[in-house]
Amino acid sequence: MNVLSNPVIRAQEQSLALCGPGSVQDLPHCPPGFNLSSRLNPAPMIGLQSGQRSTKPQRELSPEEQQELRRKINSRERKRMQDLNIAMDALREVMVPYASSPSSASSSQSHQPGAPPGRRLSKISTLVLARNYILLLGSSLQEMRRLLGEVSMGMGVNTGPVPRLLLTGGWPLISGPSQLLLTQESLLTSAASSSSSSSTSSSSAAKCSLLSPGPMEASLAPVQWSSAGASGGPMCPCGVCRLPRFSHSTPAPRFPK
DNA sequence: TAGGCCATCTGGTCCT
DNA sequence: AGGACCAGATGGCCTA
Repeated sequence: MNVLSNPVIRAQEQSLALCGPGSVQDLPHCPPGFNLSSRLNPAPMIGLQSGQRSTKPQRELSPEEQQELRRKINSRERKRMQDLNIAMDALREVMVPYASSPSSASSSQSHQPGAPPGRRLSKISTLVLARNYILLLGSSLQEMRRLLGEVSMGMGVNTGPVPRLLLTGGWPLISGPSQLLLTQESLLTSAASSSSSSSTSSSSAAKCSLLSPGPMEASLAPVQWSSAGASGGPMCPCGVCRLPRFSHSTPAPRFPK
């Protein structure tokens, strides 16, 4: 792995260089108000909010010890965030078809060596995409079960119509996240046909249903993907998920409980 | 140049 | 007490 080309490591190196030993006070990430003893003697700092505990007796630390403690804490936090990013990258790999937008391949932080060209998925996009994919898988599983039921019933009775599955051909399964790039009307309509009920109340146009709190309430249905999205089409109007080409369509086939 | 995305620092809170 | 987690702040890089 090319360390220099990795923006994460590069930024880290910069930061480490900046906030190295003895240089804590006068650096971008170490603001002027920075006070390592604030843990002991809380000073009016930006981050302070109500509810803080200031009465807790703590051991006095020398400036060197405070600095060392601060570096240690920072290092832990850095490591934690790096682990989080590793997990995020692993998720991106699964969602990689979305990362291959042809536009703007020049960005140094767009992709890693060996990765497909195009803009890297943002964190929020990766998460929203993954969620959508999971919901689609669930829907496909549901539909498959339903069709299996049809098949077995047809074979058992032997008088019914030919199972629709055999006529239409193929399972409505998702072979991979790349299918999220396609117009998923087929998937969605099949899902809709299996679901009976009550669509949830309409969601505000300004609010992305993908980001709504209900786990199954706003399932895959309100979101339709278009292949045009991968080529840099308009973004989701919700302004939050920032995924290309969301359209919030109507009746949501609900994810069966 | 504005806005988006990101990494990092930091203090607070919760948990073991 | 120490570590994990979280959220706010800040500044850098990149793109439209």
